[in-house]
Amino acid sequence: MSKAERTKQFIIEQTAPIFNMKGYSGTSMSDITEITGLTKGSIYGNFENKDEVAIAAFKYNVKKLQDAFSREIDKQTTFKGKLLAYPQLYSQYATMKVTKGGCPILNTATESDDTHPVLRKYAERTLIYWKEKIISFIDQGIAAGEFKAKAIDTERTALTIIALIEGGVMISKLTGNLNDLSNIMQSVKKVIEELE
Amino acid sequence: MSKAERTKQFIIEQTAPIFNMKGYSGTSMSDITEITGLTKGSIYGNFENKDEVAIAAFKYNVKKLQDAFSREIDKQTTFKGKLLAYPQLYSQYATMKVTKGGCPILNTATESDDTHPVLRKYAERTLIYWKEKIISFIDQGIAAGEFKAKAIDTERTALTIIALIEGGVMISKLTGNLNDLSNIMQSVKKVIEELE
DNA sequence: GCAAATATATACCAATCGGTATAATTATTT
DNA sequence: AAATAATTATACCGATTGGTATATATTTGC
Repeated sequence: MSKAERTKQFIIEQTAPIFNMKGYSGTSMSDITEITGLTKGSIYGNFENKDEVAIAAFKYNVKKLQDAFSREIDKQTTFKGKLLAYPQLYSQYATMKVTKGGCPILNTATESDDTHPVLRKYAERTLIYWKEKIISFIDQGIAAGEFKAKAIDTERTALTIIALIEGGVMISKLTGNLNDLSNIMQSVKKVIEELE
Repeated sequence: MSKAERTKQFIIEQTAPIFNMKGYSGTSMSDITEITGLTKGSIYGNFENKDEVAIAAFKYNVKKLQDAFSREIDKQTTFKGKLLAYPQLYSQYATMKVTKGGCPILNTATESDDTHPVLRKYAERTLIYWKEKIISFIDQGIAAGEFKAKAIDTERTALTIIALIEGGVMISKLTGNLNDLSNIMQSVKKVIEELE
């Protein structure tokens, strides 16, 4: 890894939490130079503009979260277990700390949907990828005989799980009450158990 | 209503959709003068600062949404009917248009939770008020014999309904697919029906 | 309808915004 | 180790940020 590549990575790692907390328009170039200890010359030598830093930061935050979930999902042998990894991990406070500032999809979606089409598209792609993954787990669970085949609307179930998680993150971040999140994760658990 | 009061109201009405779409830090004073056709002197003659305009705009957006729901809720004679008003109204596109830019609680919460304690507090109060209202409907429904008393965690049910709605709004605004929202509202309906 | 009070417009402020040209420095290659 | 290439710092750019002092209109109470 060249010096430039290491610096680029360093900038991404340092700014990712800032973008996730303050948002795209709330994060300034001076925030970026301040947190990294670098100058504008260095930032603009490694990135085209603020947009590129924001996009890289978003991707970094998403990957960090996905990796944390993948590690837990891979441990599970059943598809029900894999699905339950989501509410299980979100019931713990640690997960909220993986990406400082809450869920990057939620944050980026609500900020960019009416203002920043490029970021919006990245958030949308990530959401759809997540949805497809959940659908795939349900389908595989049906094929494996874990879940009852009929009377399952896979798309709706996947959307319901995601909506509960995202809504739950919003609520618990707003109230500062982690109990709210684990309470809602109980409902996610129930949705998954009803697939049987 | 004095001239000043009318102007103040005019500013609020005009800027409310802007704040809801672009957010607090994304909306500039020039956005405000542009949309109202007024000058800075006029804005600052009626409001202390940008914060005050944002807070007034938030309150206006919330009230507009609450009024739309109250109208529907008041029509219903049963408590189940009152609760079902939420998924029913959100299944229609019209509701999304009442407050341009989506749910003001969601937008304000995700932007302000790490950055703007004053706006955060307003969003939190609104959320808690909403939760208490749902809990009250469930409690009254139990007292009226509509819902089965035991095995209902009212707090959890209320949080689940809100999380589904907020998550659903986020998803459908991100994908641009209204089907996603009505799909998730089906799950809200199910949660309410399970109270019986 | 005239004064006093109020509201709006104009012109300005320092600070900060994102971004760039160029100079100085540091890695890398030979 | 020298030459070259790549990276980072400095100094600056015009535009825009939120906000204010003051002058000019416009309401309002009498």
